[in-house]
Amino acid sequence: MWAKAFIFLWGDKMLDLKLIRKKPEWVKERLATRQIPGEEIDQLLQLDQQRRDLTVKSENLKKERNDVSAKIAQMKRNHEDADAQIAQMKQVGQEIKELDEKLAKTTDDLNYILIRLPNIPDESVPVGSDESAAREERKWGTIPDFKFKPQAHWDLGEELGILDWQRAAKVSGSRFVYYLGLGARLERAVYNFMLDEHRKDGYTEVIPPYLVNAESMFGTGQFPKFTEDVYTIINTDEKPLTLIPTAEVPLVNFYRDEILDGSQLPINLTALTPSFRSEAGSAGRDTRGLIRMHQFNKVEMVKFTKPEDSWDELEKLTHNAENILQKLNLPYHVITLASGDASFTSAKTYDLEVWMPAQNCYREISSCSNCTDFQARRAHIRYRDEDGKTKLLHTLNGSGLAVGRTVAAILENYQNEDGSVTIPDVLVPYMDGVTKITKD
RNA sequence: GGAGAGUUGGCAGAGCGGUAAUGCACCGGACUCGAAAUCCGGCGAACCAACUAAUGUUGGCGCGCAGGUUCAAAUCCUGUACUCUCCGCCA
Repeated sequence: MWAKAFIFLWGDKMLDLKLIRKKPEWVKERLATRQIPGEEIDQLLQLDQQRRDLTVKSENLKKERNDVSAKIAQMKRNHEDADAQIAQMKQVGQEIKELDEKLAKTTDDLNYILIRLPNIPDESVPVGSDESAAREERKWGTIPDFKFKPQAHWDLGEELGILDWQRAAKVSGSRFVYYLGLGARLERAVYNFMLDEHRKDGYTEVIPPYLVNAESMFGTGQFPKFTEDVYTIINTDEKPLTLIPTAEVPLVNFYRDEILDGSQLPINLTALTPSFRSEAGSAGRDTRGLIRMHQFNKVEMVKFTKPEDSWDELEKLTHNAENILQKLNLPYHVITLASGDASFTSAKTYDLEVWMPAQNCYREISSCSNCTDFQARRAHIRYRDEDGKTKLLHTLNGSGLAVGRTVAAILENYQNEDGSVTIPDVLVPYMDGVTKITKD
């Protein structure tokens, strides 16, 4: 449904074609770690050559047409006969038209491949195709040693009367939930706390649109490949809008098609938004609890940086996310995702995984990525450097954090034997002094 | 939802079939002890391609976007997006 539109919308390149031309073997090698066959790169280079040959021919003819047309204009002014030139240009015009049609076809074929190639993973990323290849970077906190069998958060929440799955299923379906009373207040306390922390760390708070157009989804790299993972709204004008799967989309696209002043960088934005995901393909996984919902709140952080700063900024961003878990005193570890496991747009991704006692394992609660210039190239976000040149900037994004999962982690890690849940100290002021959630 | 007007370089703003005026800003120079003012000159958005070791040079493209007509389109035609004004409706 979307694919065709993009080919017309973006005559631009997604990975840097010049880089592919210059170092084809290196690109092939790097992309092989993401299961991209080398033949695609060969095909790409062939189309690129064809495109440039056609461009030269077409442009030469256009030059001729411009020159002769100027002459025709001159002759007309002098009331001379220009019929011969006009006939000649008619022929040239036909040739240009044919060449340009070929050129358009070639460009379409080229872009079809190019817009489906993922970002090139950074050299520091472990090679592998799934989570088992991830590398643990560091651990934080002490895993709680319960003297009783810890309950799952969905049971705790239900017994405390703060989460209602049944009515959510009735009203909406599976993978939806109602938060009630102190549950709703806990969720609100958590995200208010997160936003305040990020503000202190220099992020500007934003409330973005929750519905975005296809261009935006393309700009951040969700489209054209991942159309099945999102909810799309068809309005009466037949112009579809997508419910954001993450605030990253409206935040990064804020500067789409713009040239920023380099002295303003880095720019840091944060937003609390609901995120909507169809979770197609995850049937049977995490069917209970707050882990995998069709709608969930998430506080997102986005950075726009100069290329030379993006790796340092990725570390800062990750620490900003870790800061939340540390202040909440939730045990976690940081892993670097393997080349084949990171998102389409990412050159390197750190995942923060929080300890979930009932499941006796770490679960993802934040994903922090450096997208390098990949999104900037798609979304045309550039900056003007001190030397006056326009350059693509780098974009980064990270959850800080997934709010529902944070609530789940608090319920499980802070539970008591009697089924009550203690409120983490930093959240008490946000809960109007409430220190514990108990049954009735 | 209805009617009308608009969208041109960083900003302002002309052009309404013959290939983007002009002003402000900006850069260089002159004058000045220095600055302002004035004068002279220059650049004028992105993007693509060819040549070049690089700085660059040349060309293409470019007037919201996409098509069409024409030897030639900012200008004519069609579609479309957005902005503004008025009317209607509305949390």
